[in-house]
Amino acid sequence: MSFMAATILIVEDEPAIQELIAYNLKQAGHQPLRADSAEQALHLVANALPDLVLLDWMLPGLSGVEFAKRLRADKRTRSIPIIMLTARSDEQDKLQGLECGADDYITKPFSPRELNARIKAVLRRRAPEMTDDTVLLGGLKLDPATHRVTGNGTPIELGPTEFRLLHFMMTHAERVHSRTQLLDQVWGDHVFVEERTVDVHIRRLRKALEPTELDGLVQTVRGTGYRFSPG
Amino acid sequence: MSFMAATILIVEDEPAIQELIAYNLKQAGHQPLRADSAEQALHLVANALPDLVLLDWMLPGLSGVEFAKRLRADKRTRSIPIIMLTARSDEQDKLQGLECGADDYITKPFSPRELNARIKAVLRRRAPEMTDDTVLLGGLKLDPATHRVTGNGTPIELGPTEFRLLHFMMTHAERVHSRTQLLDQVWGDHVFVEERTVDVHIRRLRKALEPTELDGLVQTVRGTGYRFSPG
DNA sequence: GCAGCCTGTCACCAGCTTGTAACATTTGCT
DNA sequence: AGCAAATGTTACAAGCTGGTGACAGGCTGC
Repeated sequence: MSFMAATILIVEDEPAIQELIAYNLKQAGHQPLRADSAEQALHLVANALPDLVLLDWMLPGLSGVEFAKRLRADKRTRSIPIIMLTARSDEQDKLQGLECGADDYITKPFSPRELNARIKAVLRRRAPEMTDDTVLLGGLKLDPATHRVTGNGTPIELGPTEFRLLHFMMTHAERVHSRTQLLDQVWGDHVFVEERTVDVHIRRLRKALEPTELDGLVQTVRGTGYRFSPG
Repeated sequence: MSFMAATILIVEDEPAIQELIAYNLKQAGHQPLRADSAEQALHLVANALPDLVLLDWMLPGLSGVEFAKRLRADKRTRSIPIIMLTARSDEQDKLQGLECGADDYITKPFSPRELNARIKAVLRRRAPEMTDDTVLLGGLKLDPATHRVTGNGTPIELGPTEFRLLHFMMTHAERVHSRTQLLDQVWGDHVFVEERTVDVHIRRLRKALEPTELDGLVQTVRGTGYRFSPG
């Protein structure tokens, strides 16, 4: 599997631990960002979105939970994965952590290996299509960074929705997605949209791919949903 | 992300936790149903059978144990897998839970990952056809995630019903299923359909398998029903 | 403010699925 | 062999699903 370099924000007031984690992340090929407090972390986040946040539970000033809640409250930061660092396996802590939407927990002390494993798992689970990696599949090339698509070298014009739809389907190829799943993943979770709307966008996507003869990649699975298959 | 979509009933009086679980289930591709109380849950179950029940131990009114017992008492709901959510890892609770037939436990608080893992495990144990695991048997390969079937490598086209029928029979091979059982399991329990209809779909399934010489896997047990047997 | 694109919905159509009934064949038994 | 029950097979009408074009409202950039 391909290597995954991520920008990871560490929010931890204990310098020694912060240093330790940062060192390990660097070793693992990630780019660590450090913050001593939730307040500082908020500043950093305002500047640039990290791919993941390692968040200490016990923080001076604004608490970890409070910080997590703020991240979840803002649309821009809502989808950033959060891993909580809890000092003891305090049941109460975990409960509150869950409620504020953390993706995982690590109980201190933890081994570097455990940390890496969880980071990897969370990143992979969270959103393969969130990365800016160019996707190359079945003659199609989609580049999230430049927002450009080419089929067999020919440029393809796509609307925003079709772009996201294609991106998701390419990063989750070969799998059948129900209309509901596509709405959740491509449109967003709390959107109320007619299911058949998916059909229309599939149609628009296919139409855009037609000139390159690549429209066959988007397949209908009757009674179930749609599938992207380079086969 | 596990993809075989299962309808999962959450019985939990605490709104925050209910919301949290529902969110996670959706993320995992399941369809959450919510109930605040055992009474409400009973209503929902009367309407449509869920594939699995997440049941809080502590409920106002009718308790979780009581609810579980009722499910187990009714023939129609007896086989629904139940996962108990217990607040503390109280041995006494676990014991009682075992007695009323829960399939697994999760002690709050729990991570989303743990929840998903257990759900998958329980589904695999109780209802293998609900998971998205690829089934490989007797030269046939059926992949629920991609919705593809091949016989000795050759692609096979199946209608939705035949697909489900084959999936169920492959995940419950070597056992004879009466027409009634097949109707319940493959068609759904509140459906009124002529028994002989099963015959027709068996026929359609066999016909689809014929080109690969694999139609012999679907066997008739006269006077009883049908069986899938790679033997 | 205006023109032009995006989007979400609808209506309509073609084709596929499905449940049933009718008819054919097989099986088991006497 | 002859009979009755069970299963196989075929045909078909009704219903459902997905494809498609049109359209109105909203948003954006000018």
